[in-house]
Amino acid sequence: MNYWLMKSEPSEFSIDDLKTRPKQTEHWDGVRNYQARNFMRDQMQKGDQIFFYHSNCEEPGIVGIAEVVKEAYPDHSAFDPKDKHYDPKSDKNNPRWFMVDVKFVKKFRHTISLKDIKDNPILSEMKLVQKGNRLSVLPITKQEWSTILKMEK
DNA sequence: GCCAACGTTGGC
DNA sequence: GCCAACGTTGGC
Repeated sequence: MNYWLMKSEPSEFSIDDLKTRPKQTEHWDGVRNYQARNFMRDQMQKGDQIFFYHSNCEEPGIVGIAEVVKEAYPDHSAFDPKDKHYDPKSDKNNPRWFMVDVKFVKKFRHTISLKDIKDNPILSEMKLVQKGNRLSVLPITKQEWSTILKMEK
């Protein structure tokens, strides 16, 4: 089992949106970065645990947990000219972009803010806090996972 | 809204 | 293959 962090702008799609979806499940479309895609396509497995991160908002940070319920399959939003994430270079016969389905697990009682994470010396190696990392999908180590879980308590 | 730190594109 | 121009991300 692997651990991940996935970013979303709450004004676009928040953890509350995930919670209120049918079956509390939604496909994670719109990833248009090769490195992030590769993580989803090549490494994500059913049952993997995900930190749900709110970016570009008042208090950026981890707001809860989700879980991979369906492994990578072609991101159909890339084929739709009307879609915000349309990519004319993605061919249905040779899709460029992939997505997974994620399911709501829990929402934290309070956000573990980016500041909290930066202030914790144990987490200084996290990809999230390293300079210039803008990846929207990134791996989390088991140690980082459990450290952050303890911070919620 | 600003802007640093990227990633991508495309001319050459 | 180089690199300037451009677009995006995301904290602040």
